[in-house]
Amino acid sequence: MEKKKMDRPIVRTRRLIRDAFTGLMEEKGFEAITVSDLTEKADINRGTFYLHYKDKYDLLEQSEGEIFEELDRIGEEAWKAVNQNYTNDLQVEQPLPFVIKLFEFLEENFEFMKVILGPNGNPSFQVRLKEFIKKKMLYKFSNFMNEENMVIPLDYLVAYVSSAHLGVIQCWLESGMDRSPQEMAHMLSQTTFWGPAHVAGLRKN
Amino acid sequence: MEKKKMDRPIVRTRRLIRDAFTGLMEEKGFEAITVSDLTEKADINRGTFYLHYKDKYDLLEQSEGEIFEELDRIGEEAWKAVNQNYTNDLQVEQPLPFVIKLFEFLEENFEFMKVILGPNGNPSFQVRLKEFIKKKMLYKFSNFMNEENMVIPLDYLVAYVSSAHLGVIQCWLESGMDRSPQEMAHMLSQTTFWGPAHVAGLRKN
DNA sequence: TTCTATTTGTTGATTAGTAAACAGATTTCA
DNA sequence: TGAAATCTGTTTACTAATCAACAAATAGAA
Repeated sequence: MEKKKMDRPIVRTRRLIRDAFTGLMEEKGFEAITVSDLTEKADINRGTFYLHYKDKYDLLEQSEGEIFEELDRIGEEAWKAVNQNYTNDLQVEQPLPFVIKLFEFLEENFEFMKVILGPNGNPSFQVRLKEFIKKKMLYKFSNFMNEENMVIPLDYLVAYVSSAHLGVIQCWLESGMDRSPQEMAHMLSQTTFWGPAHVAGLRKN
Repeated sequence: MEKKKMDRPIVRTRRLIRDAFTGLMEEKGFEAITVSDLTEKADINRGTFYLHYKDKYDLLEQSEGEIFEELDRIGEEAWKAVNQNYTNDLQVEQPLPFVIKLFEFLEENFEFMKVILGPNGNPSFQVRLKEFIKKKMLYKFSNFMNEENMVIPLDYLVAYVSSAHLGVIQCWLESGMDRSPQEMAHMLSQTTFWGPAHVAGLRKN
């Protein structure tokens, strides 16, 4: 059963609140924000805020929750795309469709992601995002690798690669997205496949 | 008696409509716009449009009307500022406070002014704006000039200077406001005082 | 010219947001 | 420590926007 589409004022009001939230978080950090700040910046009645959120912590929770809901959906779509192509012979050095879609999603939510992952953001969000990336990669790597052949344990490898991805994401957001999502995904897959030393020109084989 | 402040939803809805109007005018020109276009782009209910405007011609009329209301107010403020300073000895080559405020106003309403004065805009608005500038200048010049000393009739002079101002305004808007309102006002007053030939370096005295 | 598609202008019941007020809690300042 | 300022959470009656539908008008296509 399809979820009833939200009426326009609800969508509009929440967007106003979220945009104000993002701006204030960048400006003064989450802790210093008040509900009065939010509704003043969003230019809505203070009582209206409480029609949508319990308090500012609820706003943070729901905002981050929606990000991960969308990321889950992106992960599923990317997986379906791979399955529907019936081409399991793509090389491991090709960008994962998921990673391309991830960067596209980041581009669409640039302001919020830049702030939440920035110095005035929420450290636990960063942790959560890294866990999410790890989970996706663990699943993907498990289908390709034989643990007997590995020089280091799989979970350490995935920790390495997912942290690297997160660092690159943050660098990209801070730069104001100076490269396209496709370029970013390609860059990451190249570095992951050949290794940082190789792509830095320090090692040849 | 102070006019009652409009409730937020009214202000918000009208801004949505005006912004959509500006965007569509630039994209396809006034004639090609439909009310359905407007409310789709503004993301409001079509019936809501009719709560605010009779039809799209009413929207145009009210939009332009507000511009001139604001311009009138700016003209009065500028005049008061001059009077309150008790300094009637400012030189005629100094930028008029009104012209500075005019450019600041244009900057605040950049999108709309660029469109309405552009190729897809409304020619009659341009005429109206020029008349407005002429009226302000006629008033100002009348206070400074002795018609006996003039080489050409005052109304022709004012037509020359006001048309020049409008042309410069349009150039500025098309360039995306590459200079500050203060710079623009100064440039205009210099050119007006010394004459185009002088400021072009073609004539010295 | 006729038919189809789109737009218009309006309507009514409902939803969502609103202004303003209130009491209590928290923060800031002297 | 106490006073003042600010913020919070809630409330109520009202306003504004909403969805969806309808009939008529207009525009576009065949």
